[in-house]
Amino acid sequence: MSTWPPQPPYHHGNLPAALLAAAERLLREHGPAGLSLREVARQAGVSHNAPYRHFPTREALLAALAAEGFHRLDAVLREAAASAAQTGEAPLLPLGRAYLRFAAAHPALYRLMFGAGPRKDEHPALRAAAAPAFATLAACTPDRQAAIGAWALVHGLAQLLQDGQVAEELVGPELIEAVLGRYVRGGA
Amino acid sequence: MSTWPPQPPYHHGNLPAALLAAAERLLREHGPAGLSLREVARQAGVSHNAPYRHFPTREALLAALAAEGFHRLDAVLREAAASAAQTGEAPLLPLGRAYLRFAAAHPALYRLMFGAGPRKDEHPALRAAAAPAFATLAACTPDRQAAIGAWALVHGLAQLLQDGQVAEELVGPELIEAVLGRYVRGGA
DNA sequence: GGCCGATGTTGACGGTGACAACATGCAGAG
DNA sequence: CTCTGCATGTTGTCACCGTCAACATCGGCC
Repeated sequence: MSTWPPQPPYHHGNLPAALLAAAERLLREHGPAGLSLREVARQAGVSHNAPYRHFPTREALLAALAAEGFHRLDAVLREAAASAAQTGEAPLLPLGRAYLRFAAAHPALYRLMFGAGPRKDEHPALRAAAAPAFATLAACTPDRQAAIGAWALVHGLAQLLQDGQVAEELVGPELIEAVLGRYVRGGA
Repeated sequence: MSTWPPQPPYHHGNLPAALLAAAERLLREHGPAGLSLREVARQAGVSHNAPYRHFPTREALLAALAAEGFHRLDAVLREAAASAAQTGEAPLLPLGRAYLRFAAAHPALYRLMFGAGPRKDEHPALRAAAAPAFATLAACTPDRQAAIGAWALVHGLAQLLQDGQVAEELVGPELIEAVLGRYVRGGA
């Protein structure tokens, strides 16, 4: 994860990145069921089995993709926090908004990061990749407990919205404001 | 879903129920990856195509299993609400406890109900199956918005706990009490 | 008693993840 | 400059899976 796409390899030119890009596109366009290792290889213009030189298994590819998602999420959260710090606004609500915007913008990737696919206990790197995002959120809360609650709240909200479980209700920003605000108010 | 295991069929004796039971056992013991339609049929003692007489596709079987999970969750929530009503306690916290207990007791099934597997928009019966559980929870909140928030909170908490994302922290009941209490406090 | 539809079986096909053996080409040692 | 080693990519193969089609079996209804 440090210099994660290593220096361009010999034959293809950064095949891992190409594989991850193809995988993300397939995930976005055809859902997780349409994401086969062979199709990923096909889209990347290499033969099946080429991916095995970079990812020991299909799950590992998915785990790497999910880890990339966590990095992006962290970047989004950091940006929101910085933007809130400039305007002097309380950062928790903007962070929640940014979190939900990310989940809504990349639903398939979000579902891969949580829930579906690679089990975190079999891919410890994935769990580690999620830590920075949590730390960014925790930096905006008084204590760790409040951070856990805030994360749980926005995460649960994101999932309920994605599942269409509350779709007919007011899914607009008011809902987010009200629910997050209620939580923030309780901590004051 | 009304009389959902229909009258015992001819040859086997309630094959659908046997299939669902086998599927749940496989899901619990070998994870969602080890849940193949053929293995389910094998465990149920029928040939590999027998399930197709009752479920049009593998996803449909999973959706039915998830729906059964929602029914069980609703039963658990109802019981908790009734128990709280007897003692005169405010019902929201007991409900949250019961919800998290359910998620912890059946992690694989819970992950199937949300997140993984059958997409709710392709199996509307699954979304419908989730409604009663939500209604049970909503009956313990002042308005629909508060219900959505409470559900999101416990749901997110359940997922974070399952992912081991906050495992090293205080995962005991205190965390649940504090986080849920904060939310309840904010709504007062 | 005999038909008919629901239920279960056998067989087949394309696709997939994974393994093994083989080919290719850069990179550094001599 | 050449040769050798190793990372990278390929071809071939295997078992398994989901699904479709054709066939067999059994109970209820006329």
